[in-house]
Amino acid sequence: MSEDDLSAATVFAPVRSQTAFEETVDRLGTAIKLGLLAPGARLPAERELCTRMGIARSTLRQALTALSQSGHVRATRGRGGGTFVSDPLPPAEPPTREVLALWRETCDERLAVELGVAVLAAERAEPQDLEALDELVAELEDALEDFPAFRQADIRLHVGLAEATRSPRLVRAMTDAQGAMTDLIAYIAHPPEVLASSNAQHRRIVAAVRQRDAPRAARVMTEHLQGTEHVLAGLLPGG
Amino acid sequence: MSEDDLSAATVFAPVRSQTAFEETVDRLGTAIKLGLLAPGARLPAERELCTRMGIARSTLRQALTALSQSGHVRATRGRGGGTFVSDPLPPAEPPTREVLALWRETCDERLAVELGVAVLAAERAEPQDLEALDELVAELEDALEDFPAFRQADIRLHVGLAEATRSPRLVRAMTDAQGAMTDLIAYIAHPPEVLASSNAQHRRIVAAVRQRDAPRAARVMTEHLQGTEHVLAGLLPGG
DNA sequence: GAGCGAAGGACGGAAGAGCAAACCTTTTAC
DNA sequence: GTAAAAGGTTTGCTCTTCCGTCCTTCGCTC
Repeated sequence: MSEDDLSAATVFAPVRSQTAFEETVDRLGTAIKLGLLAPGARLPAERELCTRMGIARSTLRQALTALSQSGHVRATRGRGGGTFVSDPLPPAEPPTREVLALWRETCDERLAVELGVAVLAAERAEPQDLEALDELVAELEDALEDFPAFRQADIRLHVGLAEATRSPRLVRAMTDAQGAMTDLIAYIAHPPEVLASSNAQHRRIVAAVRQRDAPRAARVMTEHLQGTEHVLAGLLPGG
Repeated sequence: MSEDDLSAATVFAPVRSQTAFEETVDRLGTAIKLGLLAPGARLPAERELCTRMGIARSTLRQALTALSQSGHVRATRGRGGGTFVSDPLPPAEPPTREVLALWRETCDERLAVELGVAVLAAERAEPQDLEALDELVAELEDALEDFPAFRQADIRLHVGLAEATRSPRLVRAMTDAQGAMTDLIAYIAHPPEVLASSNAQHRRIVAAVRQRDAPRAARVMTEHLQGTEHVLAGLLPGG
């Protein structure tokens, strides 16, 4: 039976134990690449940050050293110094073969997160959340000609929806999903017309959330994501 | 700004580095508790299993020893021996305080997974998937008076939906979510009427999947899950 | 009934990750 | 000019994991 095969394959699949070092690089690196930590922003002091993240300072420093060598942060010493997000950021790297091979699963996972977020945001969003989302839609409208800027605001919109659910795990899931998507779409051309229609969907999603219309939010979100997916399917192997 | 607070809190939140030993106990233990590995079933031989799971045999043995001491598996030596899932299984343990404190986030995560699965299953389910799901619905119908049996088949139905998406990551996400939910609902009384209405929703979900009606599958699934959630909200703190 | 082979069970050393607690160096605010 | 606040460095310990080897059990085959 194919059921047993897939179940067993999943249960007995390799255990990938990510080290604290790797997870830290990932977390901070993704936050920087997504713009959650803006260029020029200062990170908390090492002694504070390692406490917050529940790791030893030496482990944190390994991660910061790696991010420093890849050009994502730079550190200055002395009083008033600190670790700062680089400005400008280094250029993004092309996706690895492994990332490309799993792009469909990445999209599937994102679909789940975004749908759940859309439904729960529609149930729970407060007025101030909606205001923030409105602003982001407007900001996106002004960035149709500038893909990097558009993508930044796009991420903040999607993460903003996740924040409106008040569920930290969904915020984490959303940032992870967006990080994975960024790796995929960084190198794909996006003409202004596509971005305009994408933002029209944003507008409809926010409207549905405002009206507490969860099914509609979910439906529009599905369309929104399948737009991206169709573009990828045309460009990537296994599409 | 609450946005910055939640984003930063998420980015700088504690890094949880689960050891290979812990992850293995979790994986196998969850699979056993969910019935994915049926009582009496034989696990692959240690020398094979540690290869499949990408860990050292000594690490796997630590995990198996733990599961043996908790009564979930028992091992027999000699040719024709092996490690077997206990029959009957030990009684479930009551949820920890930590699990109870996070029950809402657990439900949120499950909602996301189940919604994504419902939508993708509606796009991708093949005839043999639908047959298997039909059988499970029938099986559930016969188990309305026996909650443990009902719950077992319920899990297999939801995991079966995930399998119909052909996305290993979603299968994993589903088993994790179901494992977390099982910890929550094991001790809650479920009268046959509730189970009957729950299974009526199953029927509607499978029907929507068969008709490739993703939005309807998502809508019914949302109702289905919110049933559970309302029950929990009435019984647990912070509801 | 002797022995082969497949299974679990046990031990010991090597390597690496992570932690903790110091101490050093640079810079600037006061 | 000095103290404080930051990054940078060093050292040693603990725990996890890995790898290889050997032991023990016991059913199947000859």
